[in-house]
Amino acid sequence: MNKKTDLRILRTKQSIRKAFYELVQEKGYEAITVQDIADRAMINRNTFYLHYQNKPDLLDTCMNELLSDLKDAIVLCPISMNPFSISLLETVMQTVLEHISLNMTFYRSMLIEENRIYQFQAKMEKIINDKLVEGWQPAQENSPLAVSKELLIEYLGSAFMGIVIWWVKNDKPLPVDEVSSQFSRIVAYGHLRAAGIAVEEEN
Amino acid sequence: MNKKTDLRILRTKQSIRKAFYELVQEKGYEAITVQDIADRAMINRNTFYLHYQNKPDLLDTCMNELLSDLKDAIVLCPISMNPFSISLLETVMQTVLEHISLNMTFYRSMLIEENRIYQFQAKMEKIINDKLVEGWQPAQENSPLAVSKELLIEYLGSAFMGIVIWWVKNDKPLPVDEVSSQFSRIVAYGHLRAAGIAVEEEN
DNA sequence: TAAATAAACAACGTGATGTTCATTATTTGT
DNA sequence: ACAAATAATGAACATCACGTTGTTTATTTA
Repeated sequence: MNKKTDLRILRTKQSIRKAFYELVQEKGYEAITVQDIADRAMINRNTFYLHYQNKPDLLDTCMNELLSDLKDAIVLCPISMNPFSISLLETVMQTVLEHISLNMTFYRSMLIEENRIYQFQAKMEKIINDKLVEGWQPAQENSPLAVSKELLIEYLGSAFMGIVIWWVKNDKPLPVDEVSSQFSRIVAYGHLRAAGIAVEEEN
Repeated sequence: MNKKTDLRILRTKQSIRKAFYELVQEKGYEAITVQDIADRAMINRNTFYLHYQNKPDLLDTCMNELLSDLKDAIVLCPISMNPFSISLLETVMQTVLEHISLNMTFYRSMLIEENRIYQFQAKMEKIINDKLVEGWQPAQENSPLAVSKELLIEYLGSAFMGIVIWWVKNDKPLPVDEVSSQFSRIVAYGHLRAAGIAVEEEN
């Protein structure tokens, strides 16, 4: 029974987080001062420094907290072994978009506009990339079209995040399954066939 | 002969730019103070405010100056009409990578690490996307795999930038032509064939 | 060479940061 | 229920960078 944290600490921390989330959405991270947070949380400015080193520290804590939810959701996605990642990509995309839907206002303030926090995007992309690496399957080496694994992972991760951000920015212009399916089809079969343009085969 | 700008202005502006570029590479944009710039440029801090509103204003001016070079280079790339953008993508990628090679240290400090300036990336991506839209060709509408144009443009732009940044970050792990060719092949034919994995055809 | 103007110099008010310290209030464990 | 522990408050302080306002000096232009 030794390790029970003081109730005051829990209360204070919680109200700081809540105030911070609200303020980020209202005026954007950069414009926030520690005093703003203290006012909103109805605590003394000093008390803030009792719990967080500074504003970036608080931001980091909050981002990690929320992204760990996303990570947990993604980790559960099954890895399809052959062909690599077509259904994996589709499943992960669905999972991500659904998770975002549940926390839309927050994701918006993190990913969109000039107030956006690019660190968040970077952290998110890392989560995606890790999952892609996990689901990687070596190619036949003697294929004439073989490409570098690193290049391909980077390609997939960036394209993935691009679509996600586009989807958030445009307020869900397409349903989740539609985006997931279109995305995985472009990735798999190439944009020529995906876009309905005839492909002449190479020899 | 009325509109000749004072030599002092030209001198001062030039030394401010030079100092700024150096400092950005040395300690990163955020860590720089106006006083730093003034010291390095050997001018009074006041003089800085005679030419730029503030630090972000200077940053913006510098970014636009350097990206306009890139833009000019890209604009010259021919648009291949059919099939859409395969060779366009390859050509643009080559152009971009070559341009970056010529200004590597600067691009590094803009695109890589924690000191990176994400605004720059966004501006760059916009240039790419504009070119892609310009080279766009409508698909056959009744194709079973048809995807949204907006989604596809976003897809291409993000993937493009992802590869570029990956290439800069890893210090040119592959030659320019190799990257360009691999990238355009993934985009065109899909990552399955590009990675050398067998593709079973859809019905 | 005189008028125009850019740059330097000095000073000021502002606002946010992070820290210190004494005091008050609350919680915990016995 | 109470004493000890500790969290939160409030006030103060030094620091730093910002952006602005004058006045004076130096340079450039015509």
